[in-house]
Amino acid sequence: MTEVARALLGSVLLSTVGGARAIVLVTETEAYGGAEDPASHAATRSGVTQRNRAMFGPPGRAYVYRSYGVHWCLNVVTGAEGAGQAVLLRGAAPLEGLEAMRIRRSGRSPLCAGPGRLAEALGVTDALYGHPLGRAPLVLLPGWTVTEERMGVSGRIGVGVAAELPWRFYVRDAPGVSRHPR
DNA sequence: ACTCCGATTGTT
DNA sequence: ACAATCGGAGTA
Repeated sequence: MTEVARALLGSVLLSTVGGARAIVLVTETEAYGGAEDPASHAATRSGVTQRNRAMFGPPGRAYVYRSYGVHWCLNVVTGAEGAGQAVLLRGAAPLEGLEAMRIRRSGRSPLCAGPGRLAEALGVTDALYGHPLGRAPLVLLPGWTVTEERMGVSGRIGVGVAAELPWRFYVRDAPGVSRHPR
């Protein structure tokens, strides 16, 4: 379950949303389970809903949700169809297209540290809900392998339940990590 | 129909 | 510390 969240560290995300080109290196991820994970949007309450239906779809697609009614956040669906598992992309290091990202972020910094900031920098909105991440305008590519040595692990951030599960992963000493564990 | 509240961020 | 801002989920 957390294998994909680990493997996604070091991967490359290419956005050509709106014609602007931006490339980032994923440095922070967080795993969310299906019905059995109380912190997940796929937690068994009402099963599949309008919001979480992409989580139960085929893997490799985008699950985008509105956070606090204000920000968009981007997940990669990781489980088999019907499993409801996804990995939240929480932070990244800007590689290319810095200017496009600065414009989308209205000059604020950091550019990509934090799920809301990352999505905003890449131009991700609900228009990309369910988008297959194998093709434009949002492509996820294999990048670098992050060794255990360089990988940090902590509990999940911001969740009210099951926060103690060590399902957050990040690259030590890398830019784009939203917040370090105490 | 009405309430509560969150996988966050930016400002006070 | 607190506001912004809105849809999902529970209750009625």
